[in-house]
Amino acid sequence: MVRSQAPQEFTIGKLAAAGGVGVETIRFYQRRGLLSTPKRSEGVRRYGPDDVRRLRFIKQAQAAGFTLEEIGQLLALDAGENRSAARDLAKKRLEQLDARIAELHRAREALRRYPNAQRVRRVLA
Amino acid sequence: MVRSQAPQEFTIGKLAAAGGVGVETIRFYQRRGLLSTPKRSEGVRRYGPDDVRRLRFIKQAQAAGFTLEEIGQLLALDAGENRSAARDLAKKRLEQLDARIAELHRAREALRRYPNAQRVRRVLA
DNA sequence: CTTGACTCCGTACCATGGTACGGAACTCAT
DNA sequence: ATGAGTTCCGTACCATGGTACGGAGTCAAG
Repeated sequence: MVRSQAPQEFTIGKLAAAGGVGVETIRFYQRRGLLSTPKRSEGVRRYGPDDVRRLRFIKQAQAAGFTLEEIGQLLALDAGENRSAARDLAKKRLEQLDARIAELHRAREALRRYPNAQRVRRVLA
Repeated sequence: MVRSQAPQEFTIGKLAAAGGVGVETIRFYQRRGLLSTPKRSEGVRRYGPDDVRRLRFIKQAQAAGFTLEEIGQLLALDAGENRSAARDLAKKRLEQLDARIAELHRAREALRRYPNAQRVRRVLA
C-alpha cells in the first residue's frame, strides 16, 4: 500500500527555519546520519513534514540530555526491529536524567541560600 | 595579624586525588586562572587545604551548570570587593537552573511515557 | 647512590557540537 | 532573462573542557 506522498515542500533553508536551527546544522546532522539527504529534485533537495518532525525530535532529545550519538542509536533502533533495545536505552537515560535532576536540585538549594552567605566559596564547597 | 600557616602538604598529585580529578586537570585549571600556582618549595609546588576546597568548589559549581568561565568570575568577584556582583551572577544562574530543571522534568515525563509508546519518535517530538 | 615514582613545562591532540567560507550551480520574482 | 537570494559541497575553523606526550628535573626508599 503506497499512500499518497506527503508534499516535499521544504528546501533546506525552510527546514532549518522550521526546526529553529541554521542551515549548517542540518548539513551537520546529515553528515552524522541523523537526518537523511534526499535526492535532488529539480536541482535542489526537498524535505517534507517527516523531516521536520525528525529534526524536532533531535532537538527535544538533546534538551533531555541525549548526545547526538545516542540520538542516532535511538532513531536507528526505533526504525528497525529493535524497539525493545530503544526502550532500554530510553530507560537507562531516564535514570541518568533523574540523577541529573536531583543533582541540579541540590545545586539549586545551595545557590538559593547564597544571597545570605558571606562568600560563594562556602556555599557550594 | 598573620595567623599560622596551614600546612601545605599536598603535591599536585595528592591535590588531584583529593579533588577526584587528574593531574592534568589541575594544570589546566591553573592555566585558566581558576587555581593558583604556588611558588616551588624544594623543587616542587606545594598545596594546602584551601586549594582542595577551591578545587571542590569548582567541581560543585560545574555540577550546577556553571561554565569554567563563570566559575572564574564567581571566584574573582567573591574574593574581591564585588560580592554583590557575585550574588547577582549566582541569582542569574539560579534562574537558568530553574529553567533547566523544568526542561528536564518535561523531558523526563516524555521519556517515562515511552515504554508504552509504539515509537520513540512520537514521544519527544 | 641508584632506581622508580612523581613533578614540571610546553605543546599537541582529542571529542562534542556546531559555525564559517568560497566558488559554482540553481531558483524565483520581476 | 537577469539579478538577488538559495543551495550545494568540501574544507577549515571555533569554543569548551579536558587528556596525552616527551624530556628533564626532583624525591624518597632500599
